[in-house]
Amino acid sequence: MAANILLVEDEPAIQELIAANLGRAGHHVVRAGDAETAQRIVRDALPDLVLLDWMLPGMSGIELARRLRADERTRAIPIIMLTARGEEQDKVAGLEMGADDYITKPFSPRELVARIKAVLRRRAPQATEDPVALGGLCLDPATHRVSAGERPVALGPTEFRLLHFLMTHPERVHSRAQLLDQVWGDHVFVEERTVDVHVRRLRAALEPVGQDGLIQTVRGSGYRLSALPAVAGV
Amino acid sequence: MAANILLVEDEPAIQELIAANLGRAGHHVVRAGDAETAQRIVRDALPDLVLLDWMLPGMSGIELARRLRADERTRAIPIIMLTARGEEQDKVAGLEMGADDYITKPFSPRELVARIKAVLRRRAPQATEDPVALGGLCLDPATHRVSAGERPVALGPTEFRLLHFLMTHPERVHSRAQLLDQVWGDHVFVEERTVDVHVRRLRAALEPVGQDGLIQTVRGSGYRLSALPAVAGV
DNA sequence: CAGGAAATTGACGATTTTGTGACAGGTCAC
DNA sequence: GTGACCTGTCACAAAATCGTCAATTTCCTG
Repeated sequence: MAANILLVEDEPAIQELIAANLGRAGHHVVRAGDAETAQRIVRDALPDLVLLDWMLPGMSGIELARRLRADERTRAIPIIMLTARGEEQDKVAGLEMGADDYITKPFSPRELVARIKAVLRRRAPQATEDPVALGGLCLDPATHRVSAGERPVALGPTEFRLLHFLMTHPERVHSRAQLLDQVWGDHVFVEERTVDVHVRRLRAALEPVGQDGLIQTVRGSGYRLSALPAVAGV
Repeated sequence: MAANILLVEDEPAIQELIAANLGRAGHHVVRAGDAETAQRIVRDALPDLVLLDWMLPGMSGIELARRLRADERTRAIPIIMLTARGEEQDKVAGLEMGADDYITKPFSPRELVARIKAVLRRRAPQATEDPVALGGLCLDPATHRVSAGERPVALGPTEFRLLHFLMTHPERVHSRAQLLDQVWGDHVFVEERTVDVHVRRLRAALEPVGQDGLIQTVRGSGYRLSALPAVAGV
């Protein structure tokens, strides 16, 4: 059960210690020394879990937690807070704020790993699970079905994710690099041309249900999903 | 969010203190002074949550937790353990054993209440006792029977719970991890592939009564129970 | 209209995911 | 005890999907 974990901790020694232990447990760790940096990283990298020190210089851990809970995209990311012994109010405040668990320093590596595992396990199912309807197409992440009117559309996992992304970001041109980041994940190493191939497969699956022309090529830039017909001039 | 809580604690003073606080928070508290009594009460009263002191005369808290997890009917009841400071081994052992949380004595009433609230919250939508009928299948939790029309279907306990969950959450795709959480319990350590095996056994039991195709595989995501046919078109 | 960059397409081997059968333990009623 | 279930895990087979490539077509530029 490897996971991407963002560690927010201002003290280098502790940061190092925790990172080493998590790494040994098979997790991938990204570090941040303050809440502002952490917030940026969360937006970009969308980690699976945030390990958050409650006492930080500048923006406090509580404030960061509040912001993460306020943003729809980061709301579902579990947070485990690290507190010094005796900060009892914080524990309560943290749990009420939406932290999924907390650990009191000092703690043992085994305990930390056990907690992380437990939290990851019970991670809620829903994450942008709302159905999307657009231009005669309907895609439902919860049931993992795509349909054009009555007719169902069969897609492979990657095509499904690609279509989902395009449908949630329509009318906008996405470069191949952006699509790789968003659909494949920013850590994957594949040719940009691969995007072309999947776009083609997606088009092939959409064409027999009368949804051709939905995905448009913008020469030199990338692809765009649009309910409007492609413009000839530009 | 009132709840029935079983408090297992051998020391009368602490028992009194906790019970008073929980009562003030609107919970209904039943008390037990030892693990044997507690076990009997759990079987009879099926509380919503067990507050369990780890150090008990006679049967230990750990042993009681193990037994509760072993019994199908009590498996889902959340357990919060109470430990004295420094019993770090116990914390880990407890979390691995299936405790949902722990609190180190001494603790503040506010913290205790917050923890209980948190644990109860993430334990929200659970199985009902009502019979479920869906797509020619009928499952009755009360009698523990499954039938397809007139023909009965024989299932093992795990397959029964799996089918029960799928029938109460149809159409939706469930990842293996989610199924482990919901059907096995979020504290069980088993391989994800175990789900595959049980799905297979379930399919094997359903097929002779003409209910094949009910449980569908969604490649890369998980499984889904659906009366609708899986997408054929390809 | 030619040249060339960019995009499409079809094919194919590699990789990942899932289905299956077997098996060693464990539990429980007898 | 003991024998009939259940269970979780493997190793392997089968199936589906993926990424890449090379050939081809499309489209813009000059």
